[in-house]
Amino acid sequence: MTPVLDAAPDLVAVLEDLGHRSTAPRRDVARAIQGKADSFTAEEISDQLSGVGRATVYRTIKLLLEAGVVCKLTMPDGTTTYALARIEHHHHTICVRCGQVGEFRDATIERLMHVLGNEVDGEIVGHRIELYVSCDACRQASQS
Amino acid sequence: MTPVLDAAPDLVAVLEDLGHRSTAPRRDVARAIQGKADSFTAEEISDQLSGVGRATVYRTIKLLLEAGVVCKLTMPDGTTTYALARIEHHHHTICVRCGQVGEFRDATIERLMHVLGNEVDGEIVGHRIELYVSCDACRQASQS
DNA sequence: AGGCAAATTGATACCGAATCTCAACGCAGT
DNA sequence: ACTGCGTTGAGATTCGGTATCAATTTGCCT
Repeated sequence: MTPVLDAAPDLVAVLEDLGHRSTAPRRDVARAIQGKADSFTAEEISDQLSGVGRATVYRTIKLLLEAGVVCKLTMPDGTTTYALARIEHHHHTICVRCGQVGEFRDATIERLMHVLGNEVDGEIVGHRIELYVSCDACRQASQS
Repeated sequence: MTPVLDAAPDLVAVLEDLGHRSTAPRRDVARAIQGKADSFTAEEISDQLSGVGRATVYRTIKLLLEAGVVCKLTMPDGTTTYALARIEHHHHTICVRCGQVGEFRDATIERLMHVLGNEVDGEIVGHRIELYVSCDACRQASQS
């Protein structure tokens, strides 16, 4: 549960460090994402940045995904959202009411994978784990 | 790991028991799915049943999902597949090479959820867990 | 500074998966 | 059989995302 990084990295810098050109649309998208506390959709970013084309938004998000600083999440209904990755090798909790995203890094899960590795047919090559929660704020808000 | 049900239920009967009409297209889809040993896509069923409309295939699958006898899976690339549910309260292993689906029911996961419940913000209301594997058959086949 | 190749952009077309529409059809209870 | 309503299926539509491609911008080089 100990965060590896407390603050999100500078997304603009991340892209530059990867050798990508620093363009105005790219910086706009990066900064917009950086301002997101919780999960967001590509469309949301696109709407917010009317001056930037849809394709560029998707392209930039893809770059950030490859850089590992943004994560792709799947909501219970199957829709895709994204979130800033603040810590490494983590999993997410997603509030199904407000979309608030929490991250946790839990060695138990890594151990679990090892245990399961002996029980299943074949070799585990990857996993997808997402926890859907009703966050404290939402639960308090609905107690009226 | 102990299977709760060894054989898949009769899908046609399941639909009837839920009060849905027993129609020829519906029975065709149900039987086609019943014949699937591993994961399958909606399109695959639709192609296989040229006499049945796409919409009906999707509609019938949705009914079977609601009945809990078919599960919706997400492959690593995000594509959706389905699989017969042979045991209850289970998770899947999906071979990323051949699509073979394994089911396992593991109390460890239930326990893990309880443990995590104390660590995360809010109350866990659901989870998504999928294990991607390279199954024994595929690994042997590629050892040449 | 000026120029140039390569990377990037964005309007638009396109894509695959899934859902909606709606007139025609067929199942089931009387 | 009759009839009501659940069901069907062709096609249109939506949705999220990607490909195309000419026009633009960037980084680098001199």
